[in-house]
Amino acid sequence: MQKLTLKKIARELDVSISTVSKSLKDSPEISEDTREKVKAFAKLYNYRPNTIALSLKNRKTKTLGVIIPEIVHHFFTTVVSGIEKVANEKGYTVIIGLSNESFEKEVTNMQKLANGSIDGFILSVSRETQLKNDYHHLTETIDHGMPIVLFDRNVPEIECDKVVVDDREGARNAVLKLLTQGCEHIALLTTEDHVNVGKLRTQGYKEALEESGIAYRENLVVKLRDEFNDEGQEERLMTEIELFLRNNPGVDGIFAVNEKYALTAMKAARKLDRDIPDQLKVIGFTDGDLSKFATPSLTTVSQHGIQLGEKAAEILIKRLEENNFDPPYQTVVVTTRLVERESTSSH
Amino acid sequence: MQKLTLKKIARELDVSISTVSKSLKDSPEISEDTREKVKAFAKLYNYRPNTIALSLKNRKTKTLGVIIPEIVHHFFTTVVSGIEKVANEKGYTVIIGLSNESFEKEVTNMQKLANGSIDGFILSVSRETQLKNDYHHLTETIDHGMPIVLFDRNVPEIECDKVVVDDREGARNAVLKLLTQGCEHIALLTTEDHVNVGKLRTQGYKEALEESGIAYRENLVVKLRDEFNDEGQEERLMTEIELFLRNNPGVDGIFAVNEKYALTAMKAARKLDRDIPDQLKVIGFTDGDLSKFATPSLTTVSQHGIQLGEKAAEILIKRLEENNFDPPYQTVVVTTRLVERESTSSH
DNA sequence: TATCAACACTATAACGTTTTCGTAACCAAA
DNA sequence: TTTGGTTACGAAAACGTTATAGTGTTGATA
Repeated sequence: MQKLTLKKIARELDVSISTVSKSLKDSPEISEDTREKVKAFAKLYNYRPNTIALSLKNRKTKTLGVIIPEIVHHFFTTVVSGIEKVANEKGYTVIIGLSNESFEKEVTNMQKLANGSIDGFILSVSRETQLKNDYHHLTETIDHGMPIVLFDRNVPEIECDKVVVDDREGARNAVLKLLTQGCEHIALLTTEDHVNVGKLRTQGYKEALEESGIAYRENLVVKLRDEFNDEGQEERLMTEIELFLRNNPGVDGIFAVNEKYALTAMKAARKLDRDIPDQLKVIGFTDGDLSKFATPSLTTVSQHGIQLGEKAAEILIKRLEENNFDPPYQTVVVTTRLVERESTSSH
Repeated sequence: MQKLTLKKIARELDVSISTVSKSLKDSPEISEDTREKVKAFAKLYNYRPNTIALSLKNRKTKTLGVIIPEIVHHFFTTVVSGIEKVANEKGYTVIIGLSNESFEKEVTNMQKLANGSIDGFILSVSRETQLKNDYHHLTETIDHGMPIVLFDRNVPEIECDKVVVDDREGARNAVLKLLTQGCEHIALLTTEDHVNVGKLRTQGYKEALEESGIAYRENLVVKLRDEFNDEGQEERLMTEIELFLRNNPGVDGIFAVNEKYALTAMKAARKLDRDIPDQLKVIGFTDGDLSKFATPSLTTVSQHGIQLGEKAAEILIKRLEENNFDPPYQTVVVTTRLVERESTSSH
C-alpha cells in the first residue's frame, strides 16, 4: 500500500517512465490511446507526484519559512494566519520555526530551513537578537540568494523587504486621544529600550505630548523589565505597576505598549480604587481578545496582523515568482486603527 | 554566491564526489590528508547538505505535519509550542497546516503534505469534519503507511494514536467545585452536539449533578450555535446568554465549555447586576490569558496544552524512529487541573 | 616474478521527477 | 529503392545525496 510512483505505473502498464510522465502532462507526443490509459490508471490509484522529488528537480520548494519569536501570542498568530491564507491561495506551504525570543534558536532554525527546505523567509527577529544586535544570519541568508521579508520588529541595518506596523503613529494617535479626552498626566508603560517597537511607540508618545505643548516627564515613563513578560511573572509586573500608580496619584491617563501592561494597569487601578475611565483612562497597543473581554473593555491600537501577514506573503511570493532577488526593496507600513472601548469613554 | 554542494567541492579540490561525501562522514576509507583538506574547505565555505536531497534519498523528511483548525486560538498554540519543543529537540521540523474549521481545507492540506513532505501527522479535526462525519482522508493516510496522532478532538471511529484531554473528568470536577461552593442551580453553556469535546464536557456536567443527587434539567443547558464563535459575532453571543440569565434568575452557578462563553456570561451578569462570585459563580474550560486577566479573574479547567503537544510529538516520533506503524495504538489522556480564581471564591 | 592484500580512491546506482535528445517504424515522395 | 518526414515512444541526464561495488597502485609474500 506504499506510494505510487511514475516508475510503478510504467512497470504496470509496460511503458517507459517518460511516457507516463508525458501522458500525465497531456503531451501531444503521446498517442491519445496511451495517454488515456495512463491517466485512467493514475486516477484510479490516486497518483500524486512526490513533492520532494519535484523540489529537488525544480530547485524550488514552494514553501515559505516563517520564523516568529513566540506562537502563544495573539498578534503573531494573526500574522501567521494572514501569511497562511495568501500562501495557500498561491499554492505555497508554510513551515513555522519558533525562536522563543532566543538568538541561538533563531539562527539554528534558519540554518535548518535554509538548506533547501524553503524558498524564502518571513521573520520577526527575537528580542535577544535585537539586544545582541547581531544580524549576520540575516545578511548571510540574503547573500546566498534567499529572500527575506522582515515584519513588525524592524531592523534598520538590514536591507530587505519589510512590512511594519506604524508604531509611532499608532502611539501618537492613542496619546492624542487621551489628551482630547482631557487627560493631563499621561503615563507610558513600555519595555526596555532595546526593543525597537517599544522605542517607536515611545517616540509617538513624546510626539503627541510635544504637539500639545505638554512637557515630557521622565518620571511618567515606566520601563518594565523583559523578564516580567515571562510565564508566571504576572505578580511582579502587577507590583511594579501598582507601585508606580501609588507613587503617582496624579496620573489620569495611561498608554501601554501592549495589552498585558494595559490590563495589569487596569487591575492595579481597581485595587487602588481609581475608577476607569472616570479617574483614569487607559489605552493599550495590540488588539486581542484580552482587550475585548476586559472589564471595562480596553481601548486599543489595532495592528491588523492579518493584513500585515498577507502583505508580507504577497511581497515574498512576488519576488519568488519573478525570480527577482535584488534591490530595490520595499518597506510597507501597515497603518493602525484606534478601537475605542470603555476604558477611555466616560460612557 | 549560490549554495555549496558536494559536486562543487569535488570540482574545486579535484577529487570525486564520493571522496568528499566520505571525508565529511569521517570514513576510514579516505586518507587523513584528504579528509582534513575536504573538511577544512567545507567548513570554510560553510557547507551544509541539502535537506531536500537527503529527504529524497532517505525517504524520510524528519518533518512533522501539524494540522489544526485555527491558529489564533490560545489552546492550539500551546499545543503547537509543545509539539515544536519536542520536535526540535529530536531534530524534526514542523509544518503547520490550518483547516480553519473547514473539511475541504483539511483534506487538501493533508493531501499536499502527504506527498513526501512529511513523515507523519499530528492533527485535530475541524468542526466541519466532525459534523460531516467523513474521515476517509484519515483512514487513507493511515493505510498508506503514514502515521497520525490525533489530539484533543477525538474521533472514536479512527484507529490510531491519540492524545486527548480528560474533558469529562475536567468538567465533572468543575461542576463538583461549584456544588461544594454551595451552588444549587448550575447552568451549562456549551456548543452544539456534534462537537465531540462539547459532548464530553456535558457528560461530566451531568455526572457531577447525578453524583450529588441533583436532577439534570434540560432548561439549564444552553447550546450556543457554532457561528456565534465567528469573528464579530460577540454581540449575538452576548444577547443569547444575557437572555438566558434574565429568564433564569435562579441560576447561581455557570459552567462554560470555553473561556469566551464564561467571560461573556460574566459580562452579562454584570449588566444584570448579579455579583460574581457572591450571587453567581463561574467556571470556564480552557485556561488562557483571558481568564487570568478577567475581572474578576476566572476559575478555569486548565488543559495543559503544552504537555499534550509534547506527548503527541513524542508518540509520533517514537513510531517514526522505530519504523513501527502498526497497532496496537495508544490513547493518552492528559488530565486537567482546576485553577481557582476569583470567580468562584467568596474570598 | 606472479599473487595477493591493503590502501585510497572513483564509478555507479538509487531516491522520483521532468525534459531534451534519440530512434525505431511507417508512409510518402522522388 | 533511396530519401525525408511524421508519429510514438524510450533513453538518458539532471537535481544533491549516500552506499555499494569496483579499480588502479603499491608493497609484501610465496
